[in-house]
Amino acid sequence: MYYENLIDVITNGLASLNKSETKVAQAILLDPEAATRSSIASLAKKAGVSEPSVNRFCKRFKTAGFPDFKIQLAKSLVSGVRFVNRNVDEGDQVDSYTPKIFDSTINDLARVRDNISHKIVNDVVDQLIAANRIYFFGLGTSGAVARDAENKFFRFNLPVSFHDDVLMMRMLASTGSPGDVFFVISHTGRTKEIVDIVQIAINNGAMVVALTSPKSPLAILSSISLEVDVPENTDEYMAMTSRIVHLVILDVLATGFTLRRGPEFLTHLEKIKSSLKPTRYDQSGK
Amino acid sequence: MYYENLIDVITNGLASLNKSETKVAQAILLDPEAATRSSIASLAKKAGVSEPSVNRFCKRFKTAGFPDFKIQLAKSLVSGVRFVNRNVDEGDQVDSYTPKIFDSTINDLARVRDNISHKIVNDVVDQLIAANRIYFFGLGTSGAVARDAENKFFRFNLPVSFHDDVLMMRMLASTGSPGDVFFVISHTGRTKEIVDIVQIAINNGAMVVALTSPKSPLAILSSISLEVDVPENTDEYMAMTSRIVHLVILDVLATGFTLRRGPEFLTHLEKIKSSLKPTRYDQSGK
DNA sequence: TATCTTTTGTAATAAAATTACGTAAATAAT
DNA sequence: ATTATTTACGTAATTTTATTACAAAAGATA
Repeated sequence: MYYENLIDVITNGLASLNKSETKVAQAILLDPEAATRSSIASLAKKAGVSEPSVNRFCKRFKTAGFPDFKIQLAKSLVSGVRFVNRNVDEGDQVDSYTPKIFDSTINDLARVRDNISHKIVNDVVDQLIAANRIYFFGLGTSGAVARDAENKFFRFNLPVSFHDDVLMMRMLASTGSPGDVFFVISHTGRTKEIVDIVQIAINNGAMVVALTSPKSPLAILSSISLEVDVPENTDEYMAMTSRIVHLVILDVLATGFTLRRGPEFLTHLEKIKSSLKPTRYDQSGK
Repeated sequence: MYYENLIDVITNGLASLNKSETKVAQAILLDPEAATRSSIASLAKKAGVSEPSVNRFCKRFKTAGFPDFKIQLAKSLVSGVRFVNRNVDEGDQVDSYTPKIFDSTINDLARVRDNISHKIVNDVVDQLIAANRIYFFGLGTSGAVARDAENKFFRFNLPVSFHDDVLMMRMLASTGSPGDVFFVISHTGRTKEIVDIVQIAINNGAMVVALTSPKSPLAILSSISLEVDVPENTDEYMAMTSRIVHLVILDVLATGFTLRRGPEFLTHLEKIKSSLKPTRYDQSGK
C-alpha cells in the first residue's frame, strides 16, 4: 500500500494482538497525541505492562523501536485519520470553526485515500472505458456531484448526461441498451427511489456502478460498488464531507480514464480547454 | 497562528541564528526526512557541530529537546505545503495516481486553511445573515458548486436559488431589490458573462459576494470577495481542485451561519433531516 | 587592554531504550 | 490428564541516546 496510517493499522490489527500488546494498543489509541509525548516507561506504566512489551509492540508494527514508533504515530496524527475534538462547538468563532472544518474534510480524504480499493477503481475505469454512454444519477447533494461528473466526463468525447429527476431515471433505467453505464451516486445508499431504479436497471441487464456507503442496499445491488466509508456526521454543525470525497473519487476515475486513453487523447482535452478562451477576460485585464 | 509548520518556522528564523545553529538548520533543511530518523550524534556530525549545539538549537525552536523536535519535524512533513513531485505521470497505475490526486487535493485544502482571511469569512457570514434572499450563480463546474450551495442553504429557512443560466442571471441582477445577496462562484473570475452580470448588479446597488481567484476582474468588482488561491493546474491530468476548495468554504460559511443563528436553530435543522427519513430504507435492511 | 557577554565544545550525568535471559502461561500432543 | 512445546511476558543488565554542568574560546564593550 502506498501510504499507511499507523492508527488505522493498529486498529485493524487489534484482533491479532496478544494480551499485553492489546493493552498497549488501547493505551495508545485512547490518546495518541499523548503517546507521542511520553517515554517508553510512562506508556508502559499507563498500559500496565513492562517496557519491553511496549518495545515489542512497536516492532510488531514494523517500526525500528519506540522512538521511531512515536514519529510514525505523530505523522499519522497530522492529516491522519482520527484526531479527537475537531468538532465545532457552540462558542466557536471564525478562527476556530474555519480550520476545524478544513481539518475534518482533510481527515476524511486521508482516510479514504488510505482505504480505497485500487482494484475496484481499476474495474470501474474499465467499465467507463468500455461504455458507449454514461448516465450519472444523484438526488439532492449527490445531484450536484452527478452534475459535476457530467461536466467532467463530457470532455471525454462520449455521450454523458446527469439526472436528478427520478422519473427520467426510471425511464432511462428501463430502456437501457448494452453499452450503457449507470453511474449512481448516493451518500447513504438507502434512498428508496434510487434503489428501486437501480433494481430496474439491473433486471434489464444494465451495468450499474455505485458510489455509495459500504454494505448499503445500493452497494449490494449494483454491479460494481465503490464504497466510501465516511462517518455519518452526528454533529449538526458539521458539514457533509462525503460529497467532497465523492468528487475526488470522480477526479480519480477521470484521471484513470485519461491515462488509459493514452497521450494522443490529451490534444482533445486541450482543444476543449481552448474553446473556452474567448469567453474570458485575459490576464492583462480586458 | 493556528497551525505552524516547523520547517517554515526554521526557514524564517534562519537569519537570527548564530554560526553553529545555522549549520544545524542547514543540515536539517537539506533533508528533513533524514533528520527525523537520525540521532542527535549523527545529526551533530553531519552539521559539523557538537551534540549540545543541536540540543540548544531544538530548544530555541520551543521544543522540549531533540526527540520532541524530531516529532514536530515529522509532523510538519506530512500534508504540509511543500511536497514535491505529486503530479500524475503518463505511466502511473491506479495505485500511484489515486493517492496522488487525493494528496494534491489535501494539499490545496491545507494551503487555503492556513491562508484564508477569517475577517472576510466573518464579513460574508454577516451579509448572509442579513440577507432576505440569496442567489447562487455559477457556470460549468462552478454551476455544480452553486447547486450544492443552494441545497445547503435552503435548509436555513431562507429563500435561496441557484442559477447556471446567464439570461436568468442577467434578469435577476437587473431587478435585484435591497436585501438580495448575489453569491457568485467562479474559478477564474474572468468569465465575461459573469463579470458583465455582476457589473449590472453592482450598478443596481446590490450586494455581490464573490468566491473566486485573487485579483481577478470578478474579485475586484464585487462588494466582498473571498479569494482562493489554488494554483492553476498546468498538468492536463490533474483535476481542478478549486471547486473542492469552494465547497469546503461554503461549508464554513454555512457553519458560521448556523452558529450565528444560535442553538434553537438546530431544532429546525433536525426537522429537515428527519423529513427525509421515510424516503430511505433503514439500517435493518428494509 | 581589561571586562563582560555570548557562543561553543568537553566531559560527566542522567534518562531512555534495547537486549538477553529466565520464568510463567497457554496451547498442543500424547 | 499430564507432559512437551511454544508463546508471552517481565526483570535486570547493557547500551544507546540525550541532557546538563562547566569551562574555554570568541567576540563585544568600555
